[in-house]
Amino acid sequence: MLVADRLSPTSYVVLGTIALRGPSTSYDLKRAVGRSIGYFWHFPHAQLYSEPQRLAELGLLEAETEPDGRRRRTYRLTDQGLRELKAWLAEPTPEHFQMRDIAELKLFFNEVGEPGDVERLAREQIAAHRERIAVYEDMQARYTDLDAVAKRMITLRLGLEMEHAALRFWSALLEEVGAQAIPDAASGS
Amino acid sequence: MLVADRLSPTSYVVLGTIALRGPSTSYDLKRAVGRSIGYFWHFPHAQLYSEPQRLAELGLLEAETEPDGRRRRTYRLTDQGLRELKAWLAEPTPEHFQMRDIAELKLFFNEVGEPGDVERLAREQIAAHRERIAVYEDMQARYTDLDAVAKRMITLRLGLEMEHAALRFWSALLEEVGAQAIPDAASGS
DNA sequence: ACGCATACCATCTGTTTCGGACGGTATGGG
DNA sequence: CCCATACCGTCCGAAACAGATGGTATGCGT
Repeated sequence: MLVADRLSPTSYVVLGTIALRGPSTSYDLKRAVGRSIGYFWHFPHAQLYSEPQRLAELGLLEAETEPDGRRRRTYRLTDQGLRELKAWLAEPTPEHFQMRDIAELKLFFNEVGEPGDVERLAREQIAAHRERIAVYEDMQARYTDLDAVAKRMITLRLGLEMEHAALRFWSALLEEVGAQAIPDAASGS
Repeated sequence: MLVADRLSPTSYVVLGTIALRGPSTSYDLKRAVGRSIGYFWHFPHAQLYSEPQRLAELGLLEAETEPDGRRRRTYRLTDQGLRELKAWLAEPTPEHFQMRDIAELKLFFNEVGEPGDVERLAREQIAAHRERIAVYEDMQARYTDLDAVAKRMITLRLGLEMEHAALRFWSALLEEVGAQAIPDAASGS
């Protein structure tokens, strides 16, 4: 069986993050992921401790353990690890993205609820998306100048597009259900 | 402990679908979900067999088993089930939506790959999103006239907004990496 | 210099979700 | 009436998940 068959998206997050950052401990990964990928691909930190071990067993990472004290393990990419990562980057991506949006679920079932529910939902969503947009714009402002990370910022634009799309939708919906929109605090974005 | 604490999004998908469709078997749910919610909230059919049983134990559904043959169970909403569903619809929605997009992941790690990778990725994504947009528009065309389901079609608009946002992003990216966009085969559909 | 409080860091555990295999049941054509 | 085929429901091993737990460093007061 090919090694690649045993790899999940989680695996590539680990491989990729180490490729970008250099040798890292699980805790390093946890923080790095929390600041970047975590925004668009949720996952629990516990996997950042177990997954590198698996990858080390498969020969894609190389572990070095502190001899004493906390006995942290630092992982670095092996040649094979880099090869697998590059192969993945080069191969087709057949899956469509998946969304998990509780709000969308509630909207779908809105017939069952009370008339005011949708309006409340829309207002909440508008606020939430504005907030997230502000976060992204802030990140963008702070990091796009730094050459080292500029390339990684591209995904932020996708995130922003998505957020704006959602914001547009909920704003339009709010107007339809009969209220005027909240004044746009985040305009000009 | 409140019943609501034991309910997951999956639970509400089941409750909600039964509320909209009336009494249903697991297989009914499976098909109904596959045609609707499945597009924006993935989940495996096995849960549509186990989850209703749990909900029946909690008193939110009522099961009736065919006495012979396939012994299918038909579930119907109890008063309490309807109450829980409505309560959920009325309560705030604190979680932000989650995305899982392999393409976005690959894009984030693009520095590690070859120059051509991003272009290939973009082309694929453009094709995939156009295809999905066509599916949604087709559904919209077929169902918005039917009063019975018109209200449920609202979520389609959100789906379309998202798809268009993604399409815009990948198209812009493709131009930036130096190729002209593919002629728009799906326009006007 | 020592002990203690606090913040870091790593791992473990029980539970849910997941995807797919498997096996039973109906149906209609020969 | 039998068999092929399409339905339908359940089960299972593997992975993902959330959060608790416990060990390790750091620095502060004394």
